[in-house]
Amino acid sequence: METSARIAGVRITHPDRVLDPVLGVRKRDLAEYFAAVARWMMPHVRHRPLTLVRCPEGHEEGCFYQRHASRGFPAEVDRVPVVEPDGATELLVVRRRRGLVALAQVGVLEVHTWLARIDRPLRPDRVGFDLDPGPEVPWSAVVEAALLLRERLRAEGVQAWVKTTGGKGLHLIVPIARRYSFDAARGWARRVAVALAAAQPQRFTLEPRKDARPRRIYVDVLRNAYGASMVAPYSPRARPGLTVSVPVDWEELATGVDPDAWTIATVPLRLRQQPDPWADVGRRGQRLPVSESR
DNA sequence: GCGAGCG
DNA sequence: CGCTCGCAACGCACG
DNA sequence: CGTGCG
Ligand SMILES: [Mn+2]
Ligand SMILES: [Mn+2]
Repeated sequence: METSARIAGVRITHPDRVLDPVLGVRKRDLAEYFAAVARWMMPHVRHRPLTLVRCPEGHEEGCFYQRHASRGFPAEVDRVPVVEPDGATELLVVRRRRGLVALAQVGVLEVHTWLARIDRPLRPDRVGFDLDPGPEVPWSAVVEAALLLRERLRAEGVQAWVKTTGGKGLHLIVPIARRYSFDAARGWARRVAVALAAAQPQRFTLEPRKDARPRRIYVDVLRNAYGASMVAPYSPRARPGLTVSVPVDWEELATGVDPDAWTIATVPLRLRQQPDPWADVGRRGQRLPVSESR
């Protein structure tokens, strides 16, 4: 058993360390996964500040969040100076494939991206809707909820894209022009969520606590804030089997998908066999129907 | 996973 | 020299 | 302000 390996040009120590006992995923498998999906994942990651979930001894042994470089952090991951609302800092950005692969070396199981790009971190270029079902909500109802939200967004005049979360919910994103503050974008998203909950109170709620809404879906718009993030397209999740957040076509979603079947073992083949449903995301930044534009 | 620093 | 230990995020809503 | 939440 070697103590070190080179994968896609990146040094991986202890390549046979097991990060997920369920699938038997080793560090080398994770590194090879990132190398395999880089072509599709990088466009959604490249220009964005990152929030990472690291589990160096596997997700069963505990994980922690990381937003800034620590001593010894891989040089393949870029540090970018940013002027924040209060003071200056340095954020992490993966600009190249090797950076993505290097994340495996430090035990990153989840890659979360901000909803703004690094060059203008105060101006979101996406609005995110996070559908969080209560424990009693069947998958079919989560799909129906996403389709209802999509209709509502259409009525607002915007187009949305959808992906699985790697968990039990769905994420919708709306690419927008970078002319709104996070407060304005979140305010609009909250109004959409409130209208949805008013129209279908048996399905939707703005109550986050699961025990207070076992049969309803929490429409979480709080990801739309400075420094907040959502799990990136094609990121694994730190859970048994290392499921993956997978972009899907609306048609495919309505026809029926099994999100648990998408893991780091199965997603690379899917990507090689069919077009990426998010390939055309954000070609144009959409305008939001808000009075307060900036 | 890394590295400062203690025994 | 080997090992242990400290460390690795943050913004919003609510009361 | 602290606490819960994601
Ligand atoms: Mn969620
Ligand atoms: Mn959520």
